[in-house]
Amino acid sequence: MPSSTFLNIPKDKQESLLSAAKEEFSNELYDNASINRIIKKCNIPRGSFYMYFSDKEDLYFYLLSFYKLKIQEVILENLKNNNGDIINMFQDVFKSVVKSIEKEENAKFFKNVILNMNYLMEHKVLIKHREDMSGFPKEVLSLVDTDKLNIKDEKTLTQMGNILFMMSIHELIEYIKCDNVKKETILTDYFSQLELLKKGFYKGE
Amino acid sequence: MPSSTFLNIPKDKQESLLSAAKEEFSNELYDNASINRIIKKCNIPRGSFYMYFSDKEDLYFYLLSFYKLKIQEVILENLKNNNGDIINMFQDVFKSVVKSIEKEENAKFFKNVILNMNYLMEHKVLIKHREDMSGFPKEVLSLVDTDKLNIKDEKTLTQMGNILFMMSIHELIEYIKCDNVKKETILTDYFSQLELLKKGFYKGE
DNA sequence: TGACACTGTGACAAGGTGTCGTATATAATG
DNA sequence: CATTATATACGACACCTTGTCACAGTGTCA
Repeated sequence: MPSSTFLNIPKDKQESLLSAAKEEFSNELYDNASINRIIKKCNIPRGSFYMYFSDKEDLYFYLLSFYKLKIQEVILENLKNNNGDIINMFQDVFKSVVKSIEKEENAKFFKNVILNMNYLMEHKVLIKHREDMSGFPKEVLSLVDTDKLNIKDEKTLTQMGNILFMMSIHELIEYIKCDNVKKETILTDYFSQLELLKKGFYKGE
Repeated sequence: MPSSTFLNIPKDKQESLLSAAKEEFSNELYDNASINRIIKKCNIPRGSFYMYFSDKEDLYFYLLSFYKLKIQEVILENLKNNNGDIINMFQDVFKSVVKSIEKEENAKFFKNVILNMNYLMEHKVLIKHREDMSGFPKEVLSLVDTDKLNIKDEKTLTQMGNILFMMSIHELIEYIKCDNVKKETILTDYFSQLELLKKGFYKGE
């Protein structure tokens, strides 16, 4: 989290820093992104930067937190539209994420975020910042219609959510990487994987 | 891949470099690992290093390729022992990987590899080096007993494999991160997730 | 006004990477 | 064997990072 110092400086200065950061993270993968270039771009002195943020990761996750909120809105909206059907929700969210990746000016930023996402980062995004905001699991999961689902205990639903999340990220990456011809294939692939999860890997007796 | 130059230098010099590299990657996460320290450790001049490997990634994946071969052996062995039951195989492989993480002198190296694994790297490990060696999918997947499985077309099996693989990595990370008290919980969690995949998320009609 | 606490600043040390010109060894050829 | 060609070894160099720190500026409050 940025220091209170950062939150107290003029909004336009904040914006300027964040926008420079976003530009940098759009042009470079996380590891190559340079604080140097960011501070030059928005004319913020080195020392000041380290007064605001503890390091690159701190800045990065602060940027992500905004999009995390956005995606949660999309998730909630789609969960309602699908009457609590979690898999149909994922299907629709996937479509809408794909759309924004294609069209928005955020495209490059999102792409890099996804490509950079490793298991540690994913954990930080999902867990670390859970308490302070969002409340992703509770708020969302409580809206899920569990009647149709194969649920033993409370944990099961979270597990389902995690599995679905992972699969979606993976398929998004495939989508981003492949050439335009194959993009349609990826979508149908993803959907058929969802079907697989619905029915289960093993045949019923 | 290392250059032929590297493969032609004396074996002990190769070993020395690889062992220094492994030590470095054991002590540091990929991004912090330093070529500088590696070449100092084994007294190889800067210029020579870049004659052998194109960069850090090149070296890293070369190191990984050995372990990739090992894990494939474990997978094959366990697949046979389980008469082609893919989920039971994953369960057993998970146990044996956990054992080696706990006990071997490779422990730190493996931990870092797993924690660093992002989707791009995973892709490179799984796909990029597929043609030259291993043949992970064909050789392994052909041994899977598909009679019990909910399989439509050829692709389905690969999809199942990928989903299982992802889940396993995720659970491994949880295992690595948690304190010793909870380690048992992680194992049972993993197993119940596998059950979930078997039966499916949705109740049968 | 003086004391204190917070903020701004950029030079600096410490460390990283990849390259390139030169030295050296090894192979090939007349 | 001598000479030329080619591949390898080497390490100084240029250029890039990052995080810190001593110093300067600003503001508040007694």
